[in-house]
Amino acid sequence: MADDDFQLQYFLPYLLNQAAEASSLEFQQIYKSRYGMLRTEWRVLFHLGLYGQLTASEIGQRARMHKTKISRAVHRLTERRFVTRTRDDGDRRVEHLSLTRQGQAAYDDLRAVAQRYNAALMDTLDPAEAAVLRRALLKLSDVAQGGFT
Amino acid sequence: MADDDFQLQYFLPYLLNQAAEASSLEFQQIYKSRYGMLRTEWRVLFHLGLYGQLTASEIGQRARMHKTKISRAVHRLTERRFVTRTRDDGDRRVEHLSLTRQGQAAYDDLRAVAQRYNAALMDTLDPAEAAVLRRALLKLSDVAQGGFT
DNA sequence: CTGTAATAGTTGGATTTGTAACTAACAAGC
DNA sequence: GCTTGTTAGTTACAAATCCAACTATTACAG
Repeated sequence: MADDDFQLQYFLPYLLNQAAEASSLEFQQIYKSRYGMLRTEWRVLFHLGLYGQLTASEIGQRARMHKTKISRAVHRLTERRFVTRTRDDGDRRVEHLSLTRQGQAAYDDLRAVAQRYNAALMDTLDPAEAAVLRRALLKLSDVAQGGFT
Repeated sequence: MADDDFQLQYFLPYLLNQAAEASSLEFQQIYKSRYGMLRTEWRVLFHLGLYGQLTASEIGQRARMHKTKISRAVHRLTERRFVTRTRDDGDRRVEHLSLTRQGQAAYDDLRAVAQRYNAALMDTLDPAEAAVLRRALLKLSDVAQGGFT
């Protein structure tokens, strides 16, 4: 690519960011208006809904979120009675998090919304395209490290 | 998809966000450490570098950034002498923004970095895949409106 | 003209995030 | 036992973002 050929529309991080922003906007409005949640809180909720009992660190690893974000999200989710914490008997630093009945209900509701939302997004792509997209996104998610220079 | 089939790894907004975060991390560190810039500032700089003289509103439309973000980014870029502002003669509400020599130099430098960075990202994909990805991302960027429910 | 609406851009205050320092609990060496 | 290091999670302060209100200017209807 020649020096003056550079276009923002070909710069992957930019494209990805635009697509991520645009495609999460509506869903964001739903969990925000319906449950007053932030993105971090929604993510914690979903991880607990999907994988059951987890510790904060485990969520951090899976979601690649910093522990302070998780700590605050869990704090708010606990306040609002979506999540409960139980100390581990063996290692008393560790807390096991799980959804309350109310948290489970919120998760069930939002998961259904997410599924429909996702289906609608997928419908704008043709199936082959969607498969390639997913593969590419998973690859790119793992590029992070390993200096390119 | 059955109710209990939902996986975060198939939820497009989540996937996109993970890929966007991961793939912009290293580049972010470069413009941050080298020029003390934020993402918003980098974007304004790139828009001016690519399209020449623009107004704040024009940048806002192209980049889909809120005007307060742009206002603050321009403020900081002006402080650091990367950007100059000139009032429009006809409509004195409007300011035309352009790069100073210093701004141009920073842009040239970062554009070169971005190109190499982008090339490295692209190399993790095969060409057909990259083309499909780009198309899909552009589509998804335009989904925003038009209720899915 | 004059009053009302629209547009370009800025500012203030609350909310959220990032970074680094912190407490508490465990682990391992001696 | 005691010291040193590590890990889980929290907190404090600074930095960045969001939202709503603001100034200044232009447009336009009557």
